[in-house]
Amino acid sequence: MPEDRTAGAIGAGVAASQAGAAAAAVRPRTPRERARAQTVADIVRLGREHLALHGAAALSLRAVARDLGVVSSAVYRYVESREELLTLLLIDAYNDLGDAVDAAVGAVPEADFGGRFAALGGAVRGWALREPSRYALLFGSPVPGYRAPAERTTGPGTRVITALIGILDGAFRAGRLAEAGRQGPAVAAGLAGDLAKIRAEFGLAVPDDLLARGALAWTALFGAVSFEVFGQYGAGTFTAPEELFGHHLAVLADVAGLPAAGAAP
Amino acid sequence: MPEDRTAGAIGAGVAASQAGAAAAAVRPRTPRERARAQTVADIVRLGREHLALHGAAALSLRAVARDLGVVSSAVYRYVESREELLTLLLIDAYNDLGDAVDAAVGAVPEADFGGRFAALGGAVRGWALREPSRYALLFGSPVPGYRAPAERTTGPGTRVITALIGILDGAFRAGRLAEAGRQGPAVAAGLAGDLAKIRAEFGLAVPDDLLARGALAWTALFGAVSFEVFGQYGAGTFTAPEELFGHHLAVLADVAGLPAAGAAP
DNA sequence: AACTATCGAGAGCAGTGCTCTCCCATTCAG
DNA sequence: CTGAATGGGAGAGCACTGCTCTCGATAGTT
Repeated sequence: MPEDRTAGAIGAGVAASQAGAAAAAVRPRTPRERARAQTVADIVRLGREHLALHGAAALSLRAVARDLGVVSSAVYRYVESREELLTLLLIDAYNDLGDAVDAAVGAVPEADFGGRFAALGGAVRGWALREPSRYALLFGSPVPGYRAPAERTTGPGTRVITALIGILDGAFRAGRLAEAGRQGPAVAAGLAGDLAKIRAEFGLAVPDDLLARGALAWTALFGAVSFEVFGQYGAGTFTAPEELFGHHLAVLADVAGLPAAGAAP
Repeated sequence: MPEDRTAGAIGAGVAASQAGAAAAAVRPRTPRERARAQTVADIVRLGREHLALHGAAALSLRAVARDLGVVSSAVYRYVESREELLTLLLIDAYNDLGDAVDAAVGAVPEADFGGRFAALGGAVRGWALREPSRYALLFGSPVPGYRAPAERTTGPGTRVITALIGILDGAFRAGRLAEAGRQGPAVAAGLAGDLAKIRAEFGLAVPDDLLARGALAWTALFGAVSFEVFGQYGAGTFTAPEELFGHHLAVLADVAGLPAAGAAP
């Protein structure tokens, strides 16, 4: 099954561009495999350009083939279908976003939890504004009849929420997450069960209410970014969108129980 | 220009389906115009069905024509292009959502501001889950190269935020919006200007910080709904999504400064 | 050096949006 | 009531899409 090999090569390439080191073991050896990997990489690169320029729904395998200087049927040797190319681009974009977020968060001192949260939010917004089409692929309406294969996308797809959870849990363990006195709305039984499962899976210490608030900060962050990128704010309504976003981020940090950015321990 | 006539007829039809009464004056008189309006209505109805079934990007004029029992070129007599049909369906969906929200909000006593906010949020979520494809058309990634004509969509497109603003301003005027003591993050100059313009346009009394928090509640609400509808929560992560959403709504109401639902004046 | 797996080209199918022309029927004016 | 004008359906056609299949040539393997 050549598709499996393809997927493996791509997966390895992407993982390598990330932080993985063990992935290098699956590096292609024979010249054929090297050439093949190169061609697939070219296809993904051209696909990314088309995606950025014309949007996901307008992505055409034939157009990519033309840019590659090859007839359309030839690219089917490397990519199973248009869907598969979309999946590749999805993973690519998730990792790009994840890299941007990790870099921004990593540049802030580990103990500055508010600062790290602000950096995360700013990185997401910045990346989204820089790459609106790719952002739309990740967080917009699902592409017609296309369902991302979970087994290949969940990994890179959870990097942002993983980073956010890390910040929240770190703050909680450092005793810097919210004052003990503040009490939010009750957490219903079913939700409590879901949260307990998440806590177990990630090895967290954060209690229910704060974890739910963290989830809110997560969805609200992407809600704000989506509204701005997708133009849901009317044209000209907000001339200073970065200030609005900054205000939102500050309020969300407070909602999540995080200290203000740069706050001393 | 037959297109103008078409647009006019559609506009009137949509307005009539809303709450408008004066629109009846433009009711088609001659049999030809009646038949034409009927055909356009059929096209929109079939389009809505296709949209709901297969999603926006898969919407095909030719398929609609087949369902209508007519050859494809015939529907171009009634609809200028695929884009125009999408615009029609966009307006249709906006009004459907607006009707659902208005009905839900209207069913709660006017003085129960928290209850009205919860009703609004629940209505948005309920509609979105009932009509995921139409919700995606409104709040998902913009369709390929398609830009909604502002002059025809801003009206119905602002019904939800208008309702939300009404709740917030009503609560503020009734002296029930947040305690005086609570202070949020500073509102920067550019943002303050934008908010002042909004306040003037809608005749509001709500001060800057609370208005910005209202905007956050707005984007966060749609962020939460979008995550749920678009499947951004991993499959099986939240078995009780309505409880998560309820928690989010309660926190958001508090963030916006609204009293709890059912709270006595 | 012989073999075979791989890959590019080309034709082809079914579908799409959209245009143009032709022609019939309904409607309206005289 | 007759003749013209208008509206609208049918069909062909263009350029594009995703995808499949077959046929050689070539380059890597043995």
